[in-house]
Amino acid sequence: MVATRWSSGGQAGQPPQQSGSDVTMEFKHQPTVTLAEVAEAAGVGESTVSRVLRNHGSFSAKTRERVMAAVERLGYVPNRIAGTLASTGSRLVAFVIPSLSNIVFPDVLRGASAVLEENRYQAVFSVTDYDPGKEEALAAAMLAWRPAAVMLAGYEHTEGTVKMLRASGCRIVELLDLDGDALDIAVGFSNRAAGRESAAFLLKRGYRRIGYVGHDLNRDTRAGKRFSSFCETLDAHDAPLVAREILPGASSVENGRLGLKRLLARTSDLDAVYFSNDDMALGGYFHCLAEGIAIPSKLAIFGYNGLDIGRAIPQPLSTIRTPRVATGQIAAQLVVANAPPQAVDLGFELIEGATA
Amino acid sequence: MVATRWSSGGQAGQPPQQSGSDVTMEFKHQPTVTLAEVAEAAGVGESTVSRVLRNHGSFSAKTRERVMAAVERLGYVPNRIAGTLASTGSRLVAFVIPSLSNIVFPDVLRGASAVLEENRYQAVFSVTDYDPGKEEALAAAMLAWRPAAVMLAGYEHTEGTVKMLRASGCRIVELLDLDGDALDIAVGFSNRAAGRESAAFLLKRGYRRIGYVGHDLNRDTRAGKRFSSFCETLDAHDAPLVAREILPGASSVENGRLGLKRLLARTSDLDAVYFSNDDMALGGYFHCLAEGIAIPSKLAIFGYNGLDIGRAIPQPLSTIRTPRVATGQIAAQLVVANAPPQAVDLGFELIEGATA
DNA sequence: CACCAAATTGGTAGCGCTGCCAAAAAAACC
DNA sequence: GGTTTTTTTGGCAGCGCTACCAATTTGGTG
Repeated sequence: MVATRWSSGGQAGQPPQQSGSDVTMEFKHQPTVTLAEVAEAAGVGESTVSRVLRNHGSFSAKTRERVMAAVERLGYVPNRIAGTLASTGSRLVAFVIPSLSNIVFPDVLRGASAVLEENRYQAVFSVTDYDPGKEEALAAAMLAWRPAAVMLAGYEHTEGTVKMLRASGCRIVELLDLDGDALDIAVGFSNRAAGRESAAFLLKRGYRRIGYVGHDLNRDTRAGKRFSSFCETLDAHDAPLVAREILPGASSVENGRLGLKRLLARTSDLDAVYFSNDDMALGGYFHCLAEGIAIPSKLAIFGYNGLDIGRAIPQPLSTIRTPRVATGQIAAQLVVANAPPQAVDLGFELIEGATA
Repeated sequence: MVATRWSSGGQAGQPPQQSGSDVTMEFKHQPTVTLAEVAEAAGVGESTVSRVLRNHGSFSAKTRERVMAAVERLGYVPNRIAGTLASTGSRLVAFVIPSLSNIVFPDVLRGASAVLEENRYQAVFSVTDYDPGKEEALAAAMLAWRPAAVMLAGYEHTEGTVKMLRASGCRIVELLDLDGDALDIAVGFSNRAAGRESAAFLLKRGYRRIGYVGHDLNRDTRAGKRFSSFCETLDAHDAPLVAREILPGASSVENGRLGLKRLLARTSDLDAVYFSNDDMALGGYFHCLAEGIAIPSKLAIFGYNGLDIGRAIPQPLSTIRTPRVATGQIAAQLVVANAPPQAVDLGFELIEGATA
């Protein structure tokens, strides 16, 4: 462990010089400028200031300038807490997502936040760790902020969550899954179709002895859907899954590597392996690389997600590219536009890389 | 492009059956249960309900049950907008981060959100795209929510941002950088030290003809700090940087690969390359793999961040592991505890992998 | 049983803003 | 100039909750 040295003025680990009297643990909030004070400073009524700042209703150019000058002079920052309480409908959008480690969700957030920011909406989030109970608790906490919409992953929610969301009257957006009935709005693609197409592709390429390496499917139900459709398709073509290796915990490159190693130790004559996602598949790829297993002649590898890194490895990964950012964008657009209930299928793209 | 088929009841692309009268674009908000209604239903005063729900102040066990029963029966969800307005100090924490593509920031959010959720705080975020002007605008928008704290990346902010934050009276947390003076709280490590240690390590290993492949440094100032310290250290040891390749845009595996390719095309006799981060370094690694360039004998590679994937490739990546999740955790803990101003150095760890 | 302390409870004034309405000012018209 | 129309403006009642204070009840005690 190489410790860093803190290189600015003071001694390492010491607080930097601060403005004097902050010795106590308690931090005093300085009095804030209110709209009423701006109104008085500008010599106009409160509602006039409100109208000018929201650019809503009518006011003269002269008034506008007086108000803006006062705002500037006093350093007024509107209080959206108060504003939201007074008006109907907030501009908060709540995200209740399973994880931030799985790049899928940051990607969705990225797409959504760009659209939301443009429309002066504010994104709020919390992380469930794929735990439906936690999802319920966090969704309840979110509803307390009276958001314009709640965005969740997929269709699997507790009864309590569904009941609560329905009763809330706010928009409900279910993301990244279309295999089921949407509560209100759904944006994504069919995981079952993805599993099916993956299997069909491998079969078409002539692979018959196919294995699977995946992470905890009980938690990640979308991966579970892909897997079951994958197996069904194999069964329908008389090439049932030969072996599987399921690792507990989250997906990761390391788990993919470990999973493939274990799978091959048990079952030597596989000709292709389907992974629960690209992280896992990359782990498998690296295992083959390290062990000198020729890809795809000796063993084919197929992933899911279409991460950028999959295209940069020596042999581009065969996988399915999912529209993660677009899912976030479309979801946000529908919320902003207050669109009617609907399910939007964004599809996916099968990438015929060099690993299968 | 393989289109998915939406497999549930209706036709693909059609909205699923909904509860009847949602034909209009406008969505009606149903009347919400208020605390006053709960109070009446429970036959107690409003303040009693408030005390019970917040578990604050005193009330009898019997009262508590009556209130909880009413809450249950009516499906009451407290309104935190109103609660926050009425009380002093909110439980919102605002994150103004440069990006969600760079895994660094999701990692920080992950660490922070776990701690915040435990303490019933709520995380809000927006994304600046490494644009200081946008940071200022978004910080202003954040302050309108009167958060308990604003968390930002690093020390480089516009004058306007600093002035505004200072005036806001809320806690300011600067993350992932310690090379400069903190406004209030800072949590992270020294990027300059990281650059220095990286150079020292390569020199110690005997590399003398060293190059650099990086992404847009004007935007990612922390990468810029690492690079300049790296160069200074090389200079101090009479082994100045031989060549550099800076790619516009964000860091990515593909850019790393492309960057190394270009660098080697221009300068053939390098013996080591320092990358702006692990994504870029992995790209470089893959380039060598594809081109048959022996690592590290022919060319050494050194990264930054210590991503998990770097440990799963055939030759573990030599890099510096940064405490990203811990940075988020500590930052959140300090905010929750309302700690005094301070700079917390979490250090970093140099990983002697197999690529340098 | 009177009396005092402690525990419990309810009333109510805001928190800072928006939405509504009526008043005032400006513009348009005869 | 008088009148109608239009634009601009200010006043004020909430939004749903918490904080404070006073009122009430409870539990001892002498």
